[in-house]
Amino acid sequence: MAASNVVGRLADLARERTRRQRSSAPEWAAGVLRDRIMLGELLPGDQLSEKAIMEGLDVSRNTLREAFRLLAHEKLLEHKLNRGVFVRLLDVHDVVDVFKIRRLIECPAILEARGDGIDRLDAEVRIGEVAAEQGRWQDVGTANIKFHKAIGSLLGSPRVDELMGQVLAELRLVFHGMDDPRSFYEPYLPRNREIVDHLRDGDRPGAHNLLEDYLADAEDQLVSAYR
Amino acid sequence: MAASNVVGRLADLARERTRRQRSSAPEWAAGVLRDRIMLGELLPGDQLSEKAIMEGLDVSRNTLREAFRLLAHEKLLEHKLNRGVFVRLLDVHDVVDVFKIRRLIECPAILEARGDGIDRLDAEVRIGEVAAEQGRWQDVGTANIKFHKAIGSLLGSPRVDELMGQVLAELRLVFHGMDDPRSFYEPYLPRNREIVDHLRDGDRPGAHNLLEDYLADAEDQLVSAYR
DNA sequence: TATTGTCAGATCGTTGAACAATCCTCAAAC
DNA sequence: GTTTGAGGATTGTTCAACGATCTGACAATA
Repeated sequence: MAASNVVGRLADLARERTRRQRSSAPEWAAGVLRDRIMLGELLPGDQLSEKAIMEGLDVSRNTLREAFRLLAHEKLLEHKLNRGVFVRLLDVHDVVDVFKIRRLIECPAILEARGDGIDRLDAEVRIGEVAAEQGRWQDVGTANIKFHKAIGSLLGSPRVDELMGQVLAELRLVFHGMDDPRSFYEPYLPRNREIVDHLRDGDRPGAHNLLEDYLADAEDQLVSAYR
Repeated sequence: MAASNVVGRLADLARERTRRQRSSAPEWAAGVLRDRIMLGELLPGDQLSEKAIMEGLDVSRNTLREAFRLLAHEKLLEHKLNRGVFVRLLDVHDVVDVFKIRRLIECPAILEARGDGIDRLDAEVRIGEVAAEQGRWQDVGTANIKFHKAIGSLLGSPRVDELMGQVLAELRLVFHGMDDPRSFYEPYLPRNREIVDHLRDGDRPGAHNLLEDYLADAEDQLVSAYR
């Protein structure tokens, strides 16, 4: 992928940062890059050339380097000394570890689901169902991810929320390598609905078991994609 | 605290970075600052003036700003726009959240303790006991932290290890505000020994209960320090 | 043909200077 | 005592420059 294509994909974004946003230039630039990575416009393995990106974002090289540091810690970018900065490629060990973390967080969290927590989960499932009816499969994926982030947030811990955000962002990178996101997301939508229905019935252990099954199946599916 | 005192505390560290270490200058600088924070030489609330620190570390301002970004994501520093960079002050909500994460990780992890995992825990307790005999209370604290990091590592997850490292580093910041570290660490040494003894006897549920009690007591003690 | 060595160009890593913006402190005025 | 304004310090960002490193192309050699 030529660096000029990276610039092309960034140049169509007008510089939105204004002084009213209490956001520094490195943080703004990191945000733009983060969005583009999440949307799959910058793909795993892509090199982000400083020269090209600084021109595309209209910031100085030093500012961009600060932004790169911000994103490296989010595990979205990978710094390779003297080689440059790349969108991260996850390997199968990453996938396994990501699911280990998800089980560690989501399985106890689901047991904490009550009233408005269940409402939040329900809302995300509903958003996914509407998107599926309209064939917007990327939006189905987004709603699925938000559903799982909402499960993690049932623990009421800012640090867990941040970790879940990061872990699910990493998974997003995995999905961008998939040819057919629909085949991945579609079977899980009714399973998410089933989890919420069990919670509505007060059957938290049942929901917990369904979630465990989902995590195992999703992991198997992604791991097999690496063979 | 005057900025000149910050420089004084950094100037006595000779520049150790050589070309043989595949480490960039921002990463080196971040490492030096990280060590100083962990050792309590830079305290929570201290402002790290760019001018002073760049002179102390003998790097350029831009390089230092990259290092600051690296440390901000580790939650050791806090960027305040237009105000500068400060060593983080944790409040009581931080402490509560840190212990929530520790329970989430350490309590399931201890149930995984087997053979060489137990050996590793035992070794850290032993190091703490030797340090206590010699009255080296900061080293007792370090061994205690390593003991708990080793518990987390029983899960065999690189991301969990990284999170535990960060969370325990945050706790380190809390300890630096304490007048009497001995009174904090000393009672927990025999409790760590008791946890390991239960594991040696194959009594993992017993060790789990002891760990839960420890985490509750330690949290209470730290939370009460904020009143 | 395959391998090795050399060189040029591109890119990254870092430095330093400069300017604008923001914040903080202090003195003067009310 | 409170408010305002000025000055200095510091931060935020840009730009240019130079050195280091890497990559790819090409020539020479076996």
